[in-house]
Amino acid sequence: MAFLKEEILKIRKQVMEKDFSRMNDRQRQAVFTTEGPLLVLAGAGSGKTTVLVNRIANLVRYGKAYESSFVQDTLTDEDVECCKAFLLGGELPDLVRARLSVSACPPWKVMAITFTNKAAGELKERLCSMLGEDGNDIWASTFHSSCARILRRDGDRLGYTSHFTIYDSDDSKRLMKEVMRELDISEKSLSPKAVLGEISRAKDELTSPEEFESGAGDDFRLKLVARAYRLYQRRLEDSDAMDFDDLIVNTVRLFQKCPEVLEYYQDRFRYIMVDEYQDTNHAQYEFVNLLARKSNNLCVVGDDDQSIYKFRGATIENIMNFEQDFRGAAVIRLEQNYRSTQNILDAANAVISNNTERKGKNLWTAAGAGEQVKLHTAENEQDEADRIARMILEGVSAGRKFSDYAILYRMNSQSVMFERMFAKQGIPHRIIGGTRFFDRKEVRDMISYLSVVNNPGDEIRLRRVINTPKRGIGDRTVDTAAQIGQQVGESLFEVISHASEYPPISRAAGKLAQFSGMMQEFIDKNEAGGLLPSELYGELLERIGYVEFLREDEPEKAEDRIENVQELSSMLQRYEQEAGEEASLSGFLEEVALFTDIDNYDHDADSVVLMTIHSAKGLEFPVVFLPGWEEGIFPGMSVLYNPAEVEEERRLAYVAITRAREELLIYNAESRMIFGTTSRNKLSRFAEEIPEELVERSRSREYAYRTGVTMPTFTGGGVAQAGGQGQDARTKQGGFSSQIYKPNPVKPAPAGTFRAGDSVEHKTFGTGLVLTATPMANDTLLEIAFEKVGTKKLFANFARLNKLS
DNA sequence: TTATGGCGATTTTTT
DNA sequence: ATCGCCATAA
Repeated sequence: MAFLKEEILKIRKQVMEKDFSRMNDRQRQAVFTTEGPLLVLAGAGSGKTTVLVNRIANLVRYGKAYESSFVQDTLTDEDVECCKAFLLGGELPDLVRARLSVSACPPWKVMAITFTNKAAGELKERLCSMLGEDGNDIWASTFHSSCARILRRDGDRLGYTSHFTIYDSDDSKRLMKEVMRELDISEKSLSPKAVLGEISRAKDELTSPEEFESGAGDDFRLKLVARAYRLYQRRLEDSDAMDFDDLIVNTVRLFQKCPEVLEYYQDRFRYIMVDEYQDTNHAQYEFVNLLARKSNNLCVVGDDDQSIYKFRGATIENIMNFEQDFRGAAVIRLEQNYRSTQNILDAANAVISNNTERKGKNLWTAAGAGEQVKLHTAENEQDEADRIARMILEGVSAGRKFSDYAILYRMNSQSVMFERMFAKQGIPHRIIGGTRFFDRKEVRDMISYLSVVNNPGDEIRLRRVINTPKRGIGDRTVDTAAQIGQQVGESLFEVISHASEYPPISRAAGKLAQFSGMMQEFIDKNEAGGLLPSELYGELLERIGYVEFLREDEPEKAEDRIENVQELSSMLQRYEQEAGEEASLSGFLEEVALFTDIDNYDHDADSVVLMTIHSAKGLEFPVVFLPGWEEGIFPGMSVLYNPAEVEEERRLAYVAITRAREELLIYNAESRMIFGTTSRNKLSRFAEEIPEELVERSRSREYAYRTGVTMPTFTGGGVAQAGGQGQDARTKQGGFSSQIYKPNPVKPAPAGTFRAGDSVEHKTFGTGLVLTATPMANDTLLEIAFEKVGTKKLFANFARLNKLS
């Protein structure tokens, strides 16, 4: 052999480096560190996905060749010459490249876990364009769909069938309500939502109902939750259903209970990668931990500064403790940012540096300083939206595209103002999130019908559709039937199918039989096969007269809803095309259960995008508008009560800022209507944390002392919230009439209205005494002590009051 | 059983 | 302001 081993090793390294030459040193280091645990701390915009994709590509092409001193015997001198030519700019035949590899990993032995379908899809797409057909063999999917897949295959060991139903939060809520009613837990003392929240946290921690119960001790409330948890879980099992959390929990349980199943998957996945590791909860940690325990080849990618899902159970400890949890873990920091200008990064760095709980990182960029961050103070939320709309129109006429702009807000409710404004001004826009497609009533209804056809044992969804459209089957009947089912040990569907046999519900037997008979027909049709899911859907839709129902129910909303119901049909058809022969109703329902709106977001349409900061994580835009940077909105109210949450909110601010590539425009409003009341909020502390020299401030309304014009007094003058004192120091010096900031302007009520002390008469409440009269917007809020019904708050214009005195 | 008016809640939510 | 849910009435 003409080449020395050392020489070949060196050439191989060079070839590999050239293959991945588009990355920086740190990124490449992450790509070539294939064995053992690896933590990649990837700052915002540092090319995290690129690293993930290339790391997988490396595994599939070369395996651990970079670090290995092993040389393939099959490597000929000619191959080495080829490599040399390649290094000089030639082509490298795939065969030769393959011979350079050392235990290259078959693609199906690589698992990449993400949080969103979208991220998974992107990953897959990029893998396919890089690896061709091999890309399809890689398990790139979300935690939930990976687990669902495992459970469909092996869940029978836990007592589930392979076509178990996945409950979404609405189903869970309905079930919980039922459970609480059954246990006689008043919804007032304990809201189903709160209970579900606690159960979800418990599941995140892998706490079983039994463990929860023993952990509750003497705490009355916790004991109630424990009972609810236990029954809730039993109902789920009875219905052959799992909620989102169960998908993870049950997979972990499966692994713990059946070592042979675990071992199968451990062998199956030689390399495991987890994206957004900062957002994992304990159950997910355990899932990954179990899977990776044998191979020890676990690579996690994340950014502690972008952990914004603590409220959902994500535990930042997972990423903070990775080095302790996985001994000998390599840690690589990616701090070079390829997205934003230095000014934007400086702003982000400055804000996040106020957090104490972090690993510490400083983003930098080779790009220039760019423009200053703009901070504009608008008059109110309308003005805010108006300003932003104008900025966009200006930008577009100067050559930008609508799709260059994104508006990122803290709460979905902030979108309405923009929606109105943009519609008025003809700005194309899309709102992501809010009520999602699958959360719409009509879509849920139809999905529920399909679910019942697929799994008649699903009580919650059966209940949902049994009287929609109205069939004269009331709650009373259904409850009784369900109870009978409990006692006899049969499903609700079984009971109503033989309703005439049970005296308590025999009166409704006719209606019940008609309904169950119809459903049974569809169940049989589905099982017989030979009918495409979309055809079945069409027949079902026709048979239950759903479209007519929508028309009659709420005619104003009917058209939209009918469209949605039809969209579901197109989704079915699209699914059938993709799945081909494999297409089945249960397959579709599976896909749909784990699908969300953000998955629909496509970059190509030329329109402005509106979404919450949370949904924007992972995305980037040339120009980003951040409205509502006010104390009480961002950071939100809860921070005032719970200061510990500030750090999470600040990470959110960090995420928001780092979405911007070129321009960042932050807005606050002097006054704003929230939940029906006007408040004046201070500028957000996060805005104050950005160094002055990076910011260019402006305001919609100049000060009186500067313009010499008398300040307009607010017409309504209602001030709901304290803390509105002065936007900054200058305000007070400016000689504002103090009236503006006074909580309750002393102002005589206009003629024909009421004032404190008046006696009044109300149509239904009877006579009463006006306690307070607060002018608001175009009306006056009256607090009236009625003789019979107590004290009420009423608006003067709407209350139809007669003055008595 | 269905219709309707009032009451209360109301961050964020990848699944 | 708005929407969904619940309780009460028809």
